[in-house]
Amino acid sequence: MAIELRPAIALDLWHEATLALVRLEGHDLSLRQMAILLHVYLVPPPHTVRGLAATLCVTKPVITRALDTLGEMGFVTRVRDPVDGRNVIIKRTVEGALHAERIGDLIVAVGKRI
Amino acid sequence: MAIELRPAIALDLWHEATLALVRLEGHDLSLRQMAILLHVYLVPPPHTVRGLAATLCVTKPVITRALDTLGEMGFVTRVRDPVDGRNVIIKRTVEGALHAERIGDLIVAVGKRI
DNA sequence: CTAAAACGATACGGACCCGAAACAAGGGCT
DNA sequence: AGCCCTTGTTTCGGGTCCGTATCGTTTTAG
Repeated sequence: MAIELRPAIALDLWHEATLALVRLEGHDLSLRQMAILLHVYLVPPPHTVRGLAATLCVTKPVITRALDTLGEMGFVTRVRDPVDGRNVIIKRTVEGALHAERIGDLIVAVGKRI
Repeated sequence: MAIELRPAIALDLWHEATLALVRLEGHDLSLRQMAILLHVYLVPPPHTVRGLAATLCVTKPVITRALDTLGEMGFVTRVRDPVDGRNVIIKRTVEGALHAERIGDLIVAVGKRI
């Protein structure tokens, strides 16, 4: 299932996709926030603050604040873990799924245009 | 030359690439800065502040500040246009070319691993 | 039952970036 | 020369995000 990309094509793809995202959303999502969003929606749950911090190699407050922002946008929800009250489970939302899908479509469109 | 990407694969690719970039550089390059860097290195010169502002749909000060940052990192240089002293030509550097190439390699590596 | 550890959220000081407006410098035209 | 337009930079007030350290809650170990 590996994708064969020659370096020049890969860079072009990334270039156009980045450009499209910057134009589309201004500054709505930073690189980190996008990484968190996609990780939550593409990797099987459950997702915790600690786990996200580990996979992104950042500190926990970064994740907390990013989740605050993503929560305000309606892209994720936080629920306390019923079996271990210390954990917080990050839940997906319809809005967030739509946004992730939108990003995927954008990349597909860019790929077609190259 | 079009790349055929199914949405799920495209999202996975973008997800892994974003994750790798976040892990690699922490917060060195924002989405806008990366868009500027790639644009300068992938589109034939000359590049001006005004032109970049138009292609990114942002204001000129944004470009000026981003070029300040990219300049401090050694990724671009600014030279006044000899024929029209109002323009500033953005020049490439060896360091910047290496960094762009590094990003390309990273995406290729991610594509192979999926 | 008490002490230590784990997890997430918050306080704080500092750094960065934003957009609008004002500013300097260059060029074109009469 | 004088005026006006273009180009890029800087200033200003405001907002966001960072990392470290600390706090509150919950769980686990002794």
